[in-house]
Amino acid sequence: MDPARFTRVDATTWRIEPFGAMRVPAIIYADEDLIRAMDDKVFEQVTNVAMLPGIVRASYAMPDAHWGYGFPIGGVAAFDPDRSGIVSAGGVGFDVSCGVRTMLTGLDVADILPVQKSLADSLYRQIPAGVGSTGAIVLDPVEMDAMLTGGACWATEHGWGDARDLERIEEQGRMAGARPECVSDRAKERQRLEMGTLGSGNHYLEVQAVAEIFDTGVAEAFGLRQDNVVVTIHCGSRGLGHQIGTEFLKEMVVAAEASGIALPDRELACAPIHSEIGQRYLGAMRAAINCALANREILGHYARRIFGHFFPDHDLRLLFDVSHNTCKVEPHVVDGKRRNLFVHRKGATRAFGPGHESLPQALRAVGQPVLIGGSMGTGSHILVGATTGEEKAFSSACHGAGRALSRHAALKQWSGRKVIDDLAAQGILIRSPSSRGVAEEAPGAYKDVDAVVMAAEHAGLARRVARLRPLICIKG
DNA sequence: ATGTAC
Repeated sequence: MDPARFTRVDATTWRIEPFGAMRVPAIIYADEDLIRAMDDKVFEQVTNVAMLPGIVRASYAMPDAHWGYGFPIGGVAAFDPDRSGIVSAGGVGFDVSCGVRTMLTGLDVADILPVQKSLADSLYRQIPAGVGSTGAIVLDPVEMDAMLTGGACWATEHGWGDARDLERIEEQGRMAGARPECVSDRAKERQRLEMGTLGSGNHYLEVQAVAEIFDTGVAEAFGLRQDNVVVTIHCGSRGLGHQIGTEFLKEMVVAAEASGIALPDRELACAPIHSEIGQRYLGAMRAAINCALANREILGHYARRIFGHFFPDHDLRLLFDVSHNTCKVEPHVVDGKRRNLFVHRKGATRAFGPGHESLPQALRAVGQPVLIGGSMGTGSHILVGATTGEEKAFSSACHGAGRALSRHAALKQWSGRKVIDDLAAQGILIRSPSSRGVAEEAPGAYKDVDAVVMAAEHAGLARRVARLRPLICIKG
């Protein structure tokens, strides 16, 4: 994008004053290089979102923003239910509650290296990955509804996980307000065999080493030291969330028209929060959040089991589990008044700063861990929420590196074999059922994650704590 | 992201 299209507020804040039907300004947080590399579609989409009813303060895009369905990926927008605010399935995304968890192993790189290959093979053998992958858990209708209501709590009650994890999961592992009866039979059928599976695309399980510490004090509070090994899992609500997204997007196009909402783009289909369909979507979406929370808890359990085999004296402790694709009701101060807003984060994480009441005691003084996945070769980052983030973007931050090339373009440039060999030469072991998927996820197809997190830090969204480099990646 | 289109 041409930087001249914006009012530049500071080095990492780019503002678009309302024009046309925009109700609020649009603000993109990024450095100049990231803005130049960003698709013009982000400008169009972030300003389109600013036209939706009930939006408050501004329509935001994070430094990793790119073109998405209707809303940009890396978009944050909050709506006030008492000012005709809307909820949008496209504002959450198809993979409802896709997210990341990082678990501490208590091990060092030196412990992993001698078994790196057999550990990679074990993880790959025992963790179902890939399109349409199914697992060992079969849900009957009663257990399906229990899972959709109970989330990670349901998983731990069934022995897949550890109850001590719960306080370090958003919503303490269980999203309230889920309504399984609002989830279609088809969505449930698709999920029947998919619990405890990784899925495909950019989903992964990685074994990572702490490569660099930026903030020793916070790293200490998070339990991270140089050369420590962690396990990070990135996945979501699988077929269930996708089916819910598909169905409600279609239904919301009709609903928006019926409510007299003028849509600048059909893909922004939405419904008033107070409408019947809006409430039904929220009930189904919250059920899908529980599905994703349960899924990550089960996958964490599998990782524990496999690590337990290699390292009987060590247990995996959850650092944090955070979603990237959600709509959450949160109190925020707007125009001097505390209001309950419906905050859509699509390809953006919650990033509560120190002192936030929803953080567990062990983390409250430091702030929320913000987990940012990079690509297979370039590593990931752990940040901490900053107090300034509240005013900047309703306490939100970027979620990853963000694609620089389309999947199609990546396929033309790389083969899966070459990507795997190049990374193996750097000591990074990739295991995946899909050679094509690996090519699509080639490190070169992603933006520079270091630049993205640097921009997020400069913009006051979150602060860097540690950089992680991959050792093993199980790719969907 | 996704039984990679119903």
